[in-house]
Amino acid sequence: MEDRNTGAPGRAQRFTSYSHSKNCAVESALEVIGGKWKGVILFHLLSGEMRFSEIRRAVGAITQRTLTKQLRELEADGVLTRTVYPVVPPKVEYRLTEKGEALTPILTGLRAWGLRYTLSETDATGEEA
Amino acid sequence: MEDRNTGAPGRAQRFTSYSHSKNCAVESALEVIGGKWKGVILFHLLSGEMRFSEIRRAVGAITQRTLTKQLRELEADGVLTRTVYPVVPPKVEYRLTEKGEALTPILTGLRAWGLRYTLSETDATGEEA
DNA sequence: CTCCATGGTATCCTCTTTGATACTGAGTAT
DNA sequence: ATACTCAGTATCAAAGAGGATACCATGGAG
Repeated sequence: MEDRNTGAPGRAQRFTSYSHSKNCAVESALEVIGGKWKGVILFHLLSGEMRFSEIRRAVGAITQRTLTKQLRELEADGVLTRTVYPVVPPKVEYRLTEKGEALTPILTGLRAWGLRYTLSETDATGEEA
Repeated sequence: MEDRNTGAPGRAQRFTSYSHSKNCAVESALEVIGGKWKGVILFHLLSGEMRFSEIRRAVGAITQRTLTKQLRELEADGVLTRTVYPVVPPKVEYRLTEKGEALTPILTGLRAWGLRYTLSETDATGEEA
């Protein structure tokens, strides 16, 4: 649109200093499980160990590259382990660590909340028109 | 480096059928709270309503544009309400809806998990199994 | 009069994430 | 010999999230 050039470029920009609160625990937790497929992957792994192709089938429309990446990140975050069996064809199993299993109430809570509030928009509290 | 050489790649096929819809609840819930700042914003709002600049100061280094965007998305998802008071200077208050308050256990669980497992790296993955 | 605070918009831009597609390698089935 | 399997890699491209910066309207303070 129009580029307003009213002059007066000497406007002093204010610089506000922000205090960094310690509630970043929520943020750092979300960084671990916040990937597009990570929640679903972890949820499936709650039932027990799975191999790569099982996870792939379970999750649905995810590419190999993306699944590999998400799994490696989850591994790097210490929520699951990756075990390679040197056989042919390759076999790689993924299973939750204790850190990952500690997410159980969160994942089931997330699922319950999602079922109740985002998948069935029927009841809730009528907050949606 | 786990180099397990059991030599027996037996297929432990414990999953026979996957139901796509029920797992997506986790995903759709994560879509609501999965933004970079959304978890922190919601967590702060658990304590009660806040105005724009309060949230901004609380979450730290977030730009106005980003905060506005995240808040509008949260509003669109029905987890918070936005109330504009026609005064000068402007006053806008944000507060959780019932849907948003239903996230309380998830957010506190996320925070507890984050505190225990991601902020204090006390060798949570050192399982010996 | 000018400056300031609040709660935004409007552009532009970068960085990350995700996807599509093709390819690999060793043993096994045909 | 060839195809097939699994669990990846390697590139390339598209999309989008988030950030930097500038601008706006209003009324009160000085």
